[in-house]
Amino acid sequence: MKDDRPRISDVARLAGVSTATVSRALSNPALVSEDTRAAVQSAVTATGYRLNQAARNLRHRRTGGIVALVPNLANPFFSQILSGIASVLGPAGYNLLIADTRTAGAEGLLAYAEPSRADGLIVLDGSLPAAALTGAVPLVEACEWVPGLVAPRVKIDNRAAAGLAVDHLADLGHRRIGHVAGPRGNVLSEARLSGTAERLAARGLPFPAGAVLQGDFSLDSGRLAALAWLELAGDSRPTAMFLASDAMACGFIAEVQRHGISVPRDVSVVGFDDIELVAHVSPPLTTIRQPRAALGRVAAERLLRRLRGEADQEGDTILPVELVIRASTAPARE
Amino acid sequence: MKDDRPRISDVARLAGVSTATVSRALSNPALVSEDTRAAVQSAVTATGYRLNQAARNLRHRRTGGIVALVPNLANPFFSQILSGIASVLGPAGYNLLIADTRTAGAEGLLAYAEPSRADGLIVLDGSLPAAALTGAVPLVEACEWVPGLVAPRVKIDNRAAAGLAVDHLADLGHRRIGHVAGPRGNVLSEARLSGTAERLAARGLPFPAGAVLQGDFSLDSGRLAALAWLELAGDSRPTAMFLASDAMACGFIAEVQRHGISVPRDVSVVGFDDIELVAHVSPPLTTIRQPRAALGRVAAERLLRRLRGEADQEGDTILPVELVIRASTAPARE
DNA sequence: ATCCTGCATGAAACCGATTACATCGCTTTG
DNA sequence: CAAAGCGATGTAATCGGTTTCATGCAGGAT
Repeated sequence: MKDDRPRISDVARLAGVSTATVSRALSNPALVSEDTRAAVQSAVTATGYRLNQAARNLRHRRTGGIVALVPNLANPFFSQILSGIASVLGPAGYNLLIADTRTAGAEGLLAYAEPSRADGLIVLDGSLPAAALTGAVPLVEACEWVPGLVAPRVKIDNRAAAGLAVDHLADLGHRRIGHVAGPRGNVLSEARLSGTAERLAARGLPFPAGAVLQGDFSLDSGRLAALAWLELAGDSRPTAMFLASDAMACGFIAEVQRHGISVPRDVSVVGFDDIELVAHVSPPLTTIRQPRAALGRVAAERLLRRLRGEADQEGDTILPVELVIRASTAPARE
Repeated sequence: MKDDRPRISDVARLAGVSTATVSRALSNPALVSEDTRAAVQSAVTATGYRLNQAARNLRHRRTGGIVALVPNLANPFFSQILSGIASVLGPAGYNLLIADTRTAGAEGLLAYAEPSRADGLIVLDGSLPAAALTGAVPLVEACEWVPGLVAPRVKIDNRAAAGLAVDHLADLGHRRIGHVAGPRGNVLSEARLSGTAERLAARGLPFPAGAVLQGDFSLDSGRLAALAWLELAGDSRPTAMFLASDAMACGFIAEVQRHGISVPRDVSVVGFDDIELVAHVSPPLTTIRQPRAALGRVAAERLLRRLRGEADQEGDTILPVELVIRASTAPARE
């Protein structure tokens, strides 16, 4: 059944020309005469010819594909980034392959980082081994990054973003501000945590060890953080919390509400990411907006530039974030 | 820089054997002797050889890739389905390509439905033209389906699922039950709408035209539906609403709350999908749980079975849904 | 001793396009 | 009028593996 797929030689025979001419007529029409082009065209439709990508790839030594490595496809945070990537890659003639680094094994990853599999790589997972990614194929990193890997990065200033959140809460008069961090070792967690500590220090506010709760970006870890927060004695319990992800913030709010705590009356909450849904929960969440689609677009554009061999400074691209003030934060009570 | 990539002949020379033997040693070790295998192995590591997929694909006449066509990557609903697909495909030696049918043009789609680009297709978008997908490459449909396309389908019973929602609300004593439908023409919207109408009729409950509001599955359309609902006169306003997606339910609840309406005291709300977040909003949403990861897994498994040429009955696989009762629904007030 | 069998291996065809190079006919230029 | 230039096209090498077929050799059966 596959054997009957017409080859370029079938088209050539029908059109009465050589395969070379067919190839030219299809991929570089300017090279052949008007008549030939028409003859080839009608032969193509007559045979139902479709070219074999594998053969072309072999000859061209390129695949036309870009692989995105995401830590967890099930996490909606990445959807919009991928969407941004796809919106740039598609029109440029590349197609996007997506691999979940969780489901793909370590050797599997290496297989992706190969020129014969993909022309380029967009890495969205900072926990990958730098060695597996080095050298083989052009890559850029987006959002997260692998320490020690030299590659263009497209990201936000997580430190400064955390500062925005802290400033907002401090400006509202809060003096005991807590933080729920992301997974230990994650580059984003670290940056947001240290940004928080820095800004609190800069404003002369305390940041005792107990004010940092450990999370992992997930909804449920936010819920658990809420339980830990509830345990704290009244006069050491923060009146405002900055959480390193919106998912955790949602989990946190839902859990404290279940215990009769009111947000923002009893505690103000700031999230991180501005995923679409948090504008529509109650109370609508104050959060740091990450330009997710733009992160994807810019990462894809930088990769394309490298692939085309254009000059592209090695440095990081920092995209701006924005504090979105909604109803989950309020002035501190006396 | 690409030129220095070692070829199989380099390995062969170093190992003192022919390329045929190297190929066999790598892809079918049982065929060569112990000694040869070892010699090839060390030659491979010495040269840093990695085989060229394009060349192998050309010869094998397969690509090792499966394409998933999703209507909108930015919609988190699909993330977990894709995750389920990837979890099956990865171990089976296939890699998953994901294409957003929104960003890929119509011709782009046709390019994906080709044997030289992908060995199989998983279609998650019911709005594609059946013609573009017919015949070229094995495919299965998941969640949504293209009317008129013959292919194995993996889905839920949307009609019956809507019935579950209606039953729940009716059992709580609600007599005026409204529905917010998904986008017009969408197969899921239609099934859920008619399932709602059927079950209401079966229970002798009214379902006037005004009780159906038009949405498009998005958060914002849920918000707009809330505004329409608020406009309704008190005695024609439904006391319970069943919305065809969780996103719309969230938008609906947030908007009515903004207008001082309490959920579930003033209106009960049931959603559809059970996306992770809705368990953690307030009030936690009563909804129909779709087994998203399982949908993806089963679809991938059926596709693999077809690719292996194993017998696979053409029919639909119907996966069970579940009514998850949370706090957004309550008995009707007198 | 002869023949057969089977294993390990090499030579070469093959997958299906692209493209460097050669060719041919015709026009332009000195 | 010969040389050079140019456009359109064909020939054949090439991309880098896989696989068929042939071969050589060792061991077992007759």
